Amino acid sequence: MDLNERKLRILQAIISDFIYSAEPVGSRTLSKKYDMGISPATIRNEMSDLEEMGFLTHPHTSAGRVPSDKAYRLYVDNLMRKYEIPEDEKKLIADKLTSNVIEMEKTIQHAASLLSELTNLTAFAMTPKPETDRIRYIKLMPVDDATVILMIAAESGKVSNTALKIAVPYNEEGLEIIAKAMTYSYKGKSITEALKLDIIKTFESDLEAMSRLAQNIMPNFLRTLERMLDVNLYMDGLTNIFSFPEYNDIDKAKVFLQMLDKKDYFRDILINRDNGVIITIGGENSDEVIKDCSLITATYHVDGKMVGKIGVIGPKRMKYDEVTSIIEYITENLSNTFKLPGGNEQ
Amino acid sequence: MDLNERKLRILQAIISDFIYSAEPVGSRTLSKKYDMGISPATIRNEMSDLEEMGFLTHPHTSAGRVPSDKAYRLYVDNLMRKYEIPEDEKKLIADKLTSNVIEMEKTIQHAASLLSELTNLTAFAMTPKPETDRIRYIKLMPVDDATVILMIAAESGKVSNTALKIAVPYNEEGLEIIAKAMTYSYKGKSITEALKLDIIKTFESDLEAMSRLAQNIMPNFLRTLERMLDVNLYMDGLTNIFSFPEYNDIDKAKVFLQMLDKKDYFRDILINRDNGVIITIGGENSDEVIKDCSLITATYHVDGKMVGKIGVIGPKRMKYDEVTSIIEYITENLSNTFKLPGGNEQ
DNA sequence: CGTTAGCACTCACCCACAGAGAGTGCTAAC
DNA sequence: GTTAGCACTCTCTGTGGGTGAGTGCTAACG
Repeated sequence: MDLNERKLRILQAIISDFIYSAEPVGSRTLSKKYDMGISPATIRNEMSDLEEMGFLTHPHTSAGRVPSDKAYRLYVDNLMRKYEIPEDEKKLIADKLTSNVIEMEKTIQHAASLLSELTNLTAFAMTPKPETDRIRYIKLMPVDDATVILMIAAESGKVSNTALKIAVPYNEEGLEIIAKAMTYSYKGKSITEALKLDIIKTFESDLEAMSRLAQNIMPNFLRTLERMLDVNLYMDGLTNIFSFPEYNDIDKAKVFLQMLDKKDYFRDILINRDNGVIITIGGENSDEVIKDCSLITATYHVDGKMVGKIGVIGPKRMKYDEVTSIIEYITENLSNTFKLPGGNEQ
Repeated sequence: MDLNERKLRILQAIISDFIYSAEPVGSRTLSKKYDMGISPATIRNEMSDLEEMGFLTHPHTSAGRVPSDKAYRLYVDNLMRKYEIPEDEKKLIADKLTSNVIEMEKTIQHAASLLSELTNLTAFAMTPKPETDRIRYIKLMPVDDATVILMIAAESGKVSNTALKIAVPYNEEGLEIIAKAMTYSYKGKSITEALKLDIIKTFESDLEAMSRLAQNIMPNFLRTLERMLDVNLYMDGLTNIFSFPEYNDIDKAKVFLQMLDKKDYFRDILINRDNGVIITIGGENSDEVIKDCSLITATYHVDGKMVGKIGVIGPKRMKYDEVTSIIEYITENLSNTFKLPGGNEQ
């Protein structure tokens, strides 16, 4: 049995119909609504074949057909047509993502919010894994008698700072010397390298006079540095899930929301995905809890290197064509925005 | 008709029972379970009185009684006994909130997470309104040919920074001069004052040679400054609502979650609440959407001045005694943690 | 006169059942 | 190969009786 032209047309019609209606689709509906020039009975025969081939399933004997994961996969890989994003949406995206060129975190949050708004799904965005980022310099600035701000700047422009409480007396010159020494030691090192370096010892002896002050600073330095490795995860449109009838079941909604509520868990799922636009449908997801969902992620670039992710999660029955187009468009815009030499902020 | 001893005892029993069971409580159950030495019939008479006085309601003719908002209010104000927090929970709170003395944002997030975990409700925490905070200094630090980091430090230790793209050539000295000039102009001003000041003009003429550079920096400065006024809102335990049977109704759960999803809306509700421990029950809330919920908020202090909020939201039927004790204990710990002269972080 | 037992009444909830509607699978005719 | 027809299946909806928890009233009790 092969997947001939007619079978494909029928399958496509079933998928499209189901994506919009969420109802199992029957042969009569199909023949009437899609005007394919063949009778319901013929369609039934073809459907039966398609079911045997694993593209359709049957919730129960006398219900219509529902596409299987395999069918969605075929649809996404071959049947789906390119969706043209309306000009006004394109404009909206471009506007929102370029207005504030360099505020990376804010821009990424905006991207997630936009994505959720345009697709009516739950969207998320993750800041880049900053593994390749390098330290540019370290500053120590006094606030008052007991408080000093430690600031670490990376080449990408990312900055991390902490206010420290210092238990010993100090003056501005002392801080400056330490900061310079630290910058000298760490400059150009990647963050992960820097975390491994054990230069505290040598450092302390080099600056005998300051050693007590330095002792106060170093542990905090490492912690602040560690925080630069943090990957932030933003979510938007969590409650969009309620607009899908398949989530009218309270238990399903609960499981879905609880899964997203455990941010660490979800972050891990995202981190482990490949780069580029990746669509995983239902059971293709390795994680049991999202086997009823489809997950679409795409990667954007910062300065051509560091890679962050953005995407949506929702029911398997989603408008794959529309959603992938929008995600692609948004990641393009993000990558452009974050291209360092570009961006002509006034 | 007055609220005699016996009526109070019955009311208290009804409230306690309903808080635990979520079921309307009837006269027979009450007389059996609480062993009050009077018959169901007598209890019925008293209940009828209590209903007339507005403390109880009737979902339908033949159901048990349910406490009204007025009853909860009476309970909270007079009947409720002090709840003793178990030592292990106290220890947990103290540990989690003092480990990392100065990272305010992180500590506040931890507080919300703890609160949600201990109460099994949806918890939130808001960073302080920084209105009274004052600018300490402004720094400009070069990253590369086109990027400069603008950093504004406030007296509280709060820091805001942005990476700027600069369209004109510059050198480190130029940046330093501008930063010094800016610091001179803004130092000691509150953030809101600073935002109102229109010193760009004078500033530009003062530094004729640098004016183009300054022009690049000032708009960003104002934006970065504005961001210092941002109040961050953290939430935790969003899906705890599902553990309450009254939210098994999908529509109720939906309304609840959608309300919290609109963070700006919820933040406004919180900002407008008074300081101290405030309990608002059901209809006492001015906002229609939360008239089925109770909201408990408390304020913590930073450096004795700036005031942030933390609290929980959940069904009217909540363990007010337990929850208020825990919130109070957490705010005490937070305030201690944020007391500037204290905290002996190594 | 407050308290209690008894009793009729009221609902919500559960369950079983019938009928409608949508859809299938099979068969036989075109 | 395609189609019409038909019996069959299964979900969904609405209905009606039974059950149980609870009330409100009345009359009796101490």
